[in-house]
Amino acid sequence: MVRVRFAPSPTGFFHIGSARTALFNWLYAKHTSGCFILRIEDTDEARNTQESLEVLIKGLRWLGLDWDEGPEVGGPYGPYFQSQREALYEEFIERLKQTGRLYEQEGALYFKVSGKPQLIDDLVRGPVERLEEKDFVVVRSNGKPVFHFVNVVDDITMNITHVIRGEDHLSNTSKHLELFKAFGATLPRFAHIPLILKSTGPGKMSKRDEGALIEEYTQRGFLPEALRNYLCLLGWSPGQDREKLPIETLIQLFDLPDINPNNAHFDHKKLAHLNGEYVRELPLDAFVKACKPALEPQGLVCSDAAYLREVLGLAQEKVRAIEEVPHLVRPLLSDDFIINPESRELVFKKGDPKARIQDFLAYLPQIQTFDATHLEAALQSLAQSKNLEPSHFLQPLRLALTGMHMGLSFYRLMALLGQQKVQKRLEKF
RNA sequence: GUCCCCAUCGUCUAGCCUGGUCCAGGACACAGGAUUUUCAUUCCUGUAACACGGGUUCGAAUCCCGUUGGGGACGCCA
Repeated sequence: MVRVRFAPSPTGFFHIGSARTALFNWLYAKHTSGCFILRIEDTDEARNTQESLEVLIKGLRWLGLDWDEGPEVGGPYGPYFQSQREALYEEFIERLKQTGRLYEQEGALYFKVSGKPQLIDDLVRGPVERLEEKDFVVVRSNGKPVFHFVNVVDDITMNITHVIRGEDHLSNTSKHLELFKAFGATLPRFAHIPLILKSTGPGKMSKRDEGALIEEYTQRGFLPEALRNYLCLLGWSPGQDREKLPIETLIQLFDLPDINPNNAHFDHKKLAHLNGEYVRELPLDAFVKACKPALEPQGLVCSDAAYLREVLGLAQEKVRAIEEVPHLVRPLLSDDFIINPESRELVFKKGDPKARIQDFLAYLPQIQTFDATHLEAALQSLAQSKNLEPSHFLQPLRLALTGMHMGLSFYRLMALLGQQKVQKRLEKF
């Protein structure tokens, strides 16, 4: 039975790299029908708050990474907070004392290293040998055990079979191996996954980089399926030129040895593209639901659900992100929109927009049915009668009706707006 | 500085383990074109890579060594 864990420490934010580590652990657990454990490493009392924990839990839930054991769900190997496992750590310190590998210096307990090179049989990188040269602290002078120690004790007592974590821990692993062996514990398999590097510039992605935090994607209305799918592609490939796949397929295909050992730069554009694909193929009702949190803070509400549905249906074909929707549909949900100065300049640069709008207003009574098909035909014949192209009318009308020089499918937009509003806005322009 | 990891188009990657089918495939981005009488979407086309140097071999992107470059770790943080 495969048992993997994601062991974040609550810091107040959820880093994209941590999310990817969680995802790979989760994928592997699902792939092997194993157990995915969430363990909270909250020994750094200063940073640990309830809010910090919430950020983590919300982020994981949002990404759909449910855990089999851990906070809120419990499990037979609990507690799942390191802050609640102190008795256990004391017990293991005693065991270590008995091996004679512990000594005190300046109030801290040091662990005496073996002096032998430690062989990490890494599932991603193959065999890696590293010698831990210096004895290291396991219990601080204030009595608190350090990360390396508690991490290993928890992995032993939780029966973790595979440790899947970032490559930044690879050099720590020799310490961990020494500890595992000192306890006579069965070694877990290790899989050190590549790091996510900044899109531009040197180094790994830090919390200050754009797109580094899961919270940002939640707020901006990214679809979790899209982000999750993108993250799968960073350091791993489903092969056969496939990229966008349902999560069930991803789970089936995923395996540790197939993880690419080299670091990957984060590519915002590729994520945006993938998100666009997911957005556009969302069932309309789901799209409407996804849009509402973006619409409402901007005062864009609509009591007519059927109308809203049609409006958003128009928008869905156009956008690659939910965050683009409010601006696009504003003129259809509210009379309170501004004429974009740049669009105005662009439209006024060619032809005589005001005259075209007057032409159209004069023609308006002749349009019997105010729907997309008839409007298109109407514009055609109007243009013909004036010896002009329909495009001469299109942009001025769009500008007057929406304030933009581009946007939603025009005739359908006009039909949705209705004759009255169209007339009013054109007269006012 | 010491130790560890990594190295295919600008970016993510397939191929590497089990050398020949690869003058290296896909995707994003970029450029051009078609469609949409506008923009977006969609479709087509194009530009573009095996870091370098040595081996091994009849043959190397694939195996070995070195160089260079990138990344990470070196805390009484996690």
